[in-house]
Amino acid sequence: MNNSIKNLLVWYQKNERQLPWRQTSNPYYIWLSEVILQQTRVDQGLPYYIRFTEKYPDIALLASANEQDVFKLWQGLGYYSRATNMLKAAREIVSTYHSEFPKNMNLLMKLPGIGSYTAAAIASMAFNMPHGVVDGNVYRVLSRLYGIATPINSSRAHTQFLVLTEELMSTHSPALFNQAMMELGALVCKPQNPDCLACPLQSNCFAFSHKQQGDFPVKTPKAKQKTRYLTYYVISVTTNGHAQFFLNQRKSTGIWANLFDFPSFETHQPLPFDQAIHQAIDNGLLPNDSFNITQVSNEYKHLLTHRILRARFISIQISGAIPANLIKSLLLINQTSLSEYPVPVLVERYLRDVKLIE
DNA sequence: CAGGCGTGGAA
DNA sequence: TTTCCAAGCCT
Repeated sequence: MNNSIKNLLVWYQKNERQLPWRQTSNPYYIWLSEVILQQTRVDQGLPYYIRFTEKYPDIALLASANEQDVFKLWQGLGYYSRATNMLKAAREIVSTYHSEFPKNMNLLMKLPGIGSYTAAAIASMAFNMPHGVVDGNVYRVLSRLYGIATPINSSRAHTQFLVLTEELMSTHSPALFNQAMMELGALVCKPQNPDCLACPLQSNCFAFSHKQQGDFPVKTPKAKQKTRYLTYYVISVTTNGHAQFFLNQRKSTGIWANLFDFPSFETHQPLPFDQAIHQAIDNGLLPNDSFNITQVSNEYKHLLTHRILRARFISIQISGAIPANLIKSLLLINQTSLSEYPVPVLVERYLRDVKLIE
């Protein structure tokens, strides 16, 4: 097996993709890339990584950023708690650790948004400490290599695969070994149609010799997506030909935490138009009269990992007095400022369609 | 510890 | 169209 590992390392040095975070051992850049790449493909994350490093070239600059700027830069990447946690961690590192990442797994894992994977990635790639990274790639490579049937989304899997990883790592360079394992998973030992003929571990691989590549890794099925219906109220007031809109900042938990959108209701069943209007009035979103429905959008279907959202946007102009509730709980902003607010992709899509932005 | 949390690419 | 799922973390 040790020869196979050497094959793997040779394979990596020949086949690795040239990615900007591989040209450095600066823990700030390693960390940034790892957070961006959590559950995210390189192709999708790369432009974000470039923008972040350009705008915030070091951790002190990120720590001193305001939250909305960070969110705006993160917009479209998903899993928005990563942005919140990243900013918190940056500030903690600057204030508590004098802008230096702790060289210690336990301390790293205490930072928000840094779990066992990211901590090991920083420790190994930035400091070359012998900690194994166990991500989706490693699960896939090792489960096939050894025919391990432990469901990888079970709690004991992480411990089991971590032990194995660190045994295989042995005295090899942790940075090199970890990245080689992940790169092999990304380029060769892919989820579908693995390229086993190009694999440096082929001669030792259980799944290859038993033609069971498709049977590993084992994972227990996830709950099915649930459909939810979203009714948005795009409420505007126009004074002297100058349009303003009411924006809602979402709560700090749940979907799209801290992002901005329009006031809305989420229901388990489609909300008929009449009911949608009545509910809005009952909840103080609209006055009893003196408003005009100017448009009802087509349904937008927005897919999340765990949900199917069917959204409709109702455009409403208020002509009379503005309900006190709106002023109190929402932001009234100029149309020209809409593009400054970080919004979910669904809302961005709508805003472009109706030409409220760009 | 099961479930919540985004988005977009590939087959 | 549907399904899977990508360098996970938090509660």
